[in-house]
Amino acid sequence: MTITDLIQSATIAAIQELYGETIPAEQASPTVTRKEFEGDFTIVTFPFTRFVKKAPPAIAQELGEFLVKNVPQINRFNVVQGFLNLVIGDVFWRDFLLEIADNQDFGRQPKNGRRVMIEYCSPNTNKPLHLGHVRNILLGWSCSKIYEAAGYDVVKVQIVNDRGIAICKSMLAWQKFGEGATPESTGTKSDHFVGNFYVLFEQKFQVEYFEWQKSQVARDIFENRVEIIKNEKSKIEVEPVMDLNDTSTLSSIEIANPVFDSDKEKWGKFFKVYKNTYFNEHSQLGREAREMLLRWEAGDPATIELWRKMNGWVYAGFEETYRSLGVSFDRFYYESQTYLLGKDLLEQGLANGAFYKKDDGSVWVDLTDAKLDHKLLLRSDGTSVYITQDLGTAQMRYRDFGAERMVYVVGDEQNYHFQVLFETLKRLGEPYADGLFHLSYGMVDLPTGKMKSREGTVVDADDLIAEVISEAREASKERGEIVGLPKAEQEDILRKIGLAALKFHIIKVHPKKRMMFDPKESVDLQGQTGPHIQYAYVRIKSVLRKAADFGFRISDFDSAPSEIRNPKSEIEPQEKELISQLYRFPEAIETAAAEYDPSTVANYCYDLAKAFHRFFTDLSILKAESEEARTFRLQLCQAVANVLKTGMDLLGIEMPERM
RNA sequence: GGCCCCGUAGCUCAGUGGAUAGAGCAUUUGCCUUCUAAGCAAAUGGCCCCUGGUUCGAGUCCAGGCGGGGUCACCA
Repeated sequence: MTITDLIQSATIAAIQELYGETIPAEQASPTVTRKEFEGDFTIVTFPFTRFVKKAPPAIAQELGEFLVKNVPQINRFNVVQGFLNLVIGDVFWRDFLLEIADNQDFGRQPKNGRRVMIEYCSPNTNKPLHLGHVRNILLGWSCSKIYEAAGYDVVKVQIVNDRGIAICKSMLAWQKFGEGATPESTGTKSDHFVGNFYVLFEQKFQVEYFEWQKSQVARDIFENRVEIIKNEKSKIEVEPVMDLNDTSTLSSIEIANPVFDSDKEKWGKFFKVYKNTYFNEHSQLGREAREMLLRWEAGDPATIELWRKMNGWVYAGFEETYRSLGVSFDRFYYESQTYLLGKDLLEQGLANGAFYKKDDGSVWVDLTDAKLDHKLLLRSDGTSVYITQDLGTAQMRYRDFGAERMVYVVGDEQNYHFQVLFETLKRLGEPYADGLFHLSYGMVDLPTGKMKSREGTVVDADDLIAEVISEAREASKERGEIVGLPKAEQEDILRKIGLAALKFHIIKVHPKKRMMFDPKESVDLQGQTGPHIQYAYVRIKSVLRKAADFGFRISDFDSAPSEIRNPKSEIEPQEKELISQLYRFPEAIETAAAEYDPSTVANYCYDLAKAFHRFFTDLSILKAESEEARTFRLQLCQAVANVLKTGMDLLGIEMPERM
């Protein structure tokens, strides 16, 4: 039983005995006392006035006396207004420290036999990973680690979007313009190689599109539809207009001539919006790409072979990026194998009345009573839509792993989709339906605005990783702390520091919030950053190495002399702050798991590191005033190091021994 | 327009309904003869978007506005 539980139950008992009232546990739960007051934990007595006809301070006084008498760990108390501040005896804190100092696993719960599946990353296979994926990956990985620490058996999966029109664009571009080039022959990282052909396709398509805009057909369409577009209260009215006079944005592409000068603006707007329709209805390249998709669906051997080859390149590239980020997966699901799933579930839904069929044969679910809408589950031609395969995939995964919880780490633009998906699975009566959770996270913005792959403003994941490491290298040069180490070790340290900066910068923000990613700030090594926390750890390691050199005892505290258990001196405020911070670690993990929120752990680690730096600056460890104090502080160091290492590990951040 | 999310210092972000709302960055100023100064301390900086409501108590909960974003396909 923890001290907070102890205080809580004692408070409930006290209120019962003193006033004959049973209060809810919540009202008896102690909070951490604010720094400006003396005490470790605080009970708020205002709510008790409801049944006690006394002023809050008087109640606090009586409750305090009762608790001191009945809970030996509580030494004394003070009352400020209605706040009862309890002071826990140093012996308790020293015992607590003894308990955890040597425990590498402090904070981790024993296995609870429950299983959770976490899906994250889930990229398309037509281009390399970018900053958005990085946020996703860090959240997914960190949640996995947090759930493991909370005692769960975790299965990490992703669904690879390996089919569809996008990859066909890359395939087609390679086939038409690639001239047999390979990642090896061009010396390009293989996922980037494929991505380059995707970009090439878009460029060629753009050229084709502008050429076409000169045609009479285009002119007719423009004149017939431009008014309609204008009258619709559509997004295009507010979108920035393509500047037809600015040739630089179109590179070498010749600009199609609008009919009249005054129509330039309308012309630009219209054909920006019309692009998709053009691709589907008029484009030669579009037709070829769609034909390729049809051949793929028909299982044409040559197409399949090309598809395998290009996806193979992409996977090799992804794997490299995952390795740099230090993440992994237990199982990959591929859309090419799941996109036809889910139809049997529709039968089930139709049979139990959860779904209905329209006259044209399409299948729907009515979710209006769940404040959602009618949702199509199967097209009238009998083919699947996106959600159909998600239904099937969920079922497949449950059969594969039997996880009682399934977490989907996916951007918040898909909030509605997941509401519909989960609600639909509930109506099907699937046994896992109540354990589904969409870990929805906000988009990542750049100082220059939103990331748009079409406008080439995305931040590439590999570039970013290289950048933060090189920044760490520059900073390290100036410090000169690690120059004496072997080259490989130096590189390992720089990698850890750079990645810590990047990862912490992203993971410290609450997932739900849209975040601003300033590349300059992401490589900061000072302040509220990953390296700041690593530095606390490194300082500890350095002290512990020196302590070992001197032969100071650190860890065999069980046989500690009695003066340590019955110390002459009191715990210093800086020490107390650290211990009480350590005490909160399991709670931080618990909260993070319950809320699916790694930022809780990130902020905890920062607070702990901050408290350590203050302690380190204010108090001498190796030259402490007594052996007792020295040993106590070494214990404290050991415990802080363990917790920092564990905590950062939960964020996917490694700790260097020196920096 | 319907629904969902966000709004806290100049900027980036914390803040289980509790006491005088906190960090970092930026600006200014101190602290390396001492265990790694990627550190510490201090100063400056706030109608917690607005208006009501619930409560002994609201940045936090509720309602209504305002601002920003997302989403409302027989797309994925």
